[in-house]
Amino acid sequence: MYKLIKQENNARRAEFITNRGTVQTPAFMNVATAAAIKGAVSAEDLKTLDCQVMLSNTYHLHVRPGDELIKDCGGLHKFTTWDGPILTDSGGFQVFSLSSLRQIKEEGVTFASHVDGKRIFMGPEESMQIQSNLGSTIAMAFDECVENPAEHSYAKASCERTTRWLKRCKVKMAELNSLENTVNPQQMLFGINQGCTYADLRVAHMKEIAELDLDGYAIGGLAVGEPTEVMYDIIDNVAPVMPKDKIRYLMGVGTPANILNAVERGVDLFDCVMPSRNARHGHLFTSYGIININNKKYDRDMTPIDPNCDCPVCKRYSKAYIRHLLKAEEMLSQRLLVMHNLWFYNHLMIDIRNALDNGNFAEFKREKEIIYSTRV
RNA sequence: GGGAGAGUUCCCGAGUGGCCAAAGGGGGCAGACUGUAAAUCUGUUGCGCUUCGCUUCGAUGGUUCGAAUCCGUCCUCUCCCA
Repeated sequence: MYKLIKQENNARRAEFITNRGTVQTPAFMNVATAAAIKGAVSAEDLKTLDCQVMLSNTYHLHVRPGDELIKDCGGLHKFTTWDGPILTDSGGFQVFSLSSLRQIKEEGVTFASHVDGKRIFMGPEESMQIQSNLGSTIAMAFDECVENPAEHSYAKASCERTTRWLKRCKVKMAELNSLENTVNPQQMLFGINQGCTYADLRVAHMKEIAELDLDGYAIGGLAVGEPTEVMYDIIDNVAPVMPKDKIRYLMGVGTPANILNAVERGVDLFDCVMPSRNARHGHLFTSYGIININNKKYDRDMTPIDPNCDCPVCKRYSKAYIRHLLKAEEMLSQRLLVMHNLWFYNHLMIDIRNALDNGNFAEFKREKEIIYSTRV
């Protein structure tokens, strides 16, 4: 259930209520694709980092260790020990990211497993079955994330198929939720808007899926190579036709500036691998801009990554030490780096919510957008 | 003391007359990364006035139009014999 608390122009401050607790929005979900945050960050750590929602992946968990195994172990919550909301992505993104390893048909998609090459068939029903076995709080509809650029005719046909798939997802989920031994019988379903960079397709598709009365709506297929302005333009077009009383999720986005701009346009929920992946590569977000801790200039810098940061890493460790750990390929470097960046993202969202609560989001956005994007 | 082999750029290591400032790794430096096939990938790594010039393959002296590459001497290291 979505409860709007306050609105500033199109930006929304709300609560999203799940059977695993209430999510304060705008929120950023922390990505744990294979049921783990890469960089040796535990479910326990996520609490410390003020993470609200963990995100895992249907395709990856189906391949390894297997969704039935996870069901036998009591579901993803028991398995990982994370007791907050979990959103599972449907495998739709892997239709895009594993494009060289798959074939799309009306029934679904055949993948060659990236682990052992084994053929894997996944359609709407399979994706729902897997997500039901995982017992996530929120399941995503099985969609096709179309690559950019794509022909209008292809994008249109793909959109129409994604809608047909969505209807099948809804039917299957209702069936699964009503079964006796379902891990989470109150599993929610979010639909996903597609249409590549074509505003007409985006708007038409969004209107179509809005009628299905789902638990939430996502904008997918963005930040896959198109210019940032194009992404903002699509959100400008789509957000007005999204249900006002449902949570809005912009999938896979993005940079701090992307998030500020999307919140301004009415988006509530985000996820992105950027804070964790970039952290592992030494690219850090701070209150004064972006730094690369690999840089030689930090080799004797005994100050924290960000003196204004209250994260457990900045409270204790220096840039010089963390740089050494990274250069020496010590695992501890990944853990410290990822923890800092996730803290930054989760606290960016807290700051955004505070700004919305105080009615000064526009000012906050204007001030931070540039700083957070600047390399120093 | 006798015999065999080896010394290449920051390191390891390829190169046995011109296409060699010298393959490939590593290390260094820098960049990329947006629903994670990512502890990954890319660029760069002798100097300079950079479509060209200079210095460099243990040292030194030769051979040659031309040498990291062939020859002499020396130095250092490794292995075998005594």
